[in-house]
Amino acid sequence: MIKYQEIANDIRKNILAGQYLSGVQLPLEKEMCAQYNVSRITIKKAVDELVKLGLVIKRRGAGTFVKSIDDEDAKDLSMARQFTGFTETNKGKTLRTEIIKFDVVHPDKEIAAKLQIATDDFVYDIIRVRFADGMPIVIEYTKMPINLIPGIKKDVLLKSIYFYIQHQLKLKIQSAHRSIRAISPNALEIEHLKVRDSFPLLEVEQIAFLDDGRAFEYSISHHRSDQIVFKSVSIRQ
Amino acid sequence: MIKYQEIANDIRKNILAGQYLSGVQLPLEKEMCAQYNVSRITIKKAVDELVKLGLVIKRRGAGTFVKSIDDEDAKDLSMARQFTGFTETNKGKTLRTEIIKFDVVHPDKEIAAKLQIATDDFVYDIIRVRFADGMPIVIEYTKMPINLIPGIKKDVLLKSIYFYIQHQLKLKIQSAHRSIRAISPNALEIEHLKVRDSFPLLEVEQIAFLDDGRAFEYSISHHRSDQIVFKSVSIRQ
DNA sequence: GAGTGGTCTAGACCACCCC
DNA sequence: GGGTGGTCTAGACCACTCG
Repeated sequence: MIKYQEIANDIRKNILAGQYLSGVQLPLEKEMCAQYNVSRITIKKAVDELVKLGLVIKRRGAGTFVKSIDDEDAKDLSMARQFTGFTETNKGKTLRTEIIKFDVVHPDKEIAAKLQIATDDFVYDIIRVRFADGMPIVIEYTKMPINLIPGIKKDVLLKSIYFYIQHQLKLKIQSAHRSIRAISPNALEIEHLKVRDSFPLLEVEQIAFLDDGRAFEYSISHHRSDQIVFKSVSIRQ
Repeated sequence: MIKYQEIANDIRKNILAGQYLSGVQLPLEKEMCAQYNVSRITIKKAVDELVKLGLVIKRRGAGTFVKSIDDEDAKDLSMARQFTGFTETNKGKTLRTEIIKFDVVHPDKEIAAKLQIATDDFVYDIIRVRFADGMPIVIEYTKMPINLIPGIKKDVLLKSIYFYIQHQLKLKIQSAHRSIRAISPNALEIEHLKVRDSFPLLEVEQIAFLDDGRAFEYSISHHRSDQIVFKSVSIRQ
């Protein structure tokens, strides 16, 4: 449908298929214009997608080149889906969710600030443990304003809140701001994640936003460190 | 110099100065065209920078809106420099580096693959502990091909390898691919980072690239978890 | 239906790299 | 000096939101 995405996909496939090897120069923008029969800006936008993905680099005055990366890394990059919840990232596995807590409370000052709501508004206060193939993977502490996300019940929590938000409420999720740290488990986590007190966890603190710019979720997830890797590509401006 | 960056900066400052409050609609693209006397594509590119930063959202058919974020988060986002080494991120502190190991070796198969070199090429094999204000912050295990980065000596390691690469060798760093995990310290780290064996560390595994697409560094950094937070903004496509 | 941002065009000039 | 990608223009049509 959208030309630049189709072209980006096409080039990406060619790279992954080994059409262009590591370090090799891609066709010039002008040549690709002719090849795909589009304007240069469209080609630029397509190739810029691949730069963001980390597959190629561009040098003014020289050309566009495939990065010198490992096949394994290349696949990683290509599948990189920066934005998915537990349900999506563990597709194909048998998932189970245990609800530890499910209340409605007033947010404390800090959380109210992060969600940009008042301390006398109400938020869900949820704690869940998520299992994949019978193994505990992560414990999630979630706070959501009930005004923005009404109607959550236990059956929603047992499946996927994100699915409910997008398909039942028909809301669109736009972005997430994350902070990542390493921490030690507390007593609750030692019990539910079945780890020892010396077992490190990866903490992901997240504020998630709807496409109208409102924050709809503040969550902290503590992941078993043997079950999660966080990947990122950063490009110098 | 570059118009869209200047405009992006100007709008960013206005948002941070409280000119536009959380949730408020920005002027229309058409209006900004008139205001800055540029074409619409230039305005689009400027505002897209702010979308990437996480400060605003755009909705086709509706307009552009400031995200509902905390002042503190806003500042974080605005300073977000995805790409810096130890020296940059700890500016203003008193830095010290201890060299634990500095050899030249053949890379093993896995590292050769990640750097896209042969196992009979040579790489520096470096281990360093970095201190800020007298406190150990991170231990870095670095491998670099000597062909790409020639002439490293102890005085370079004691300061900043990145500074040497950019200012002495006049090479440009383009990007880094990172994987982040939580781990436990090993004996070496317990000693040098002055932590107990139950103290969690944040591992950052990184492959860094020059602007010609060649990988010039494979490194693993183990950070004291009380001294590092990794931040990220992800936008749904 | 009026108005928004998203995509795309055809063309121009510029900064930069490399020969 | 010849050719690269980077920026920018003026204009067009489209998909979408909202009253």
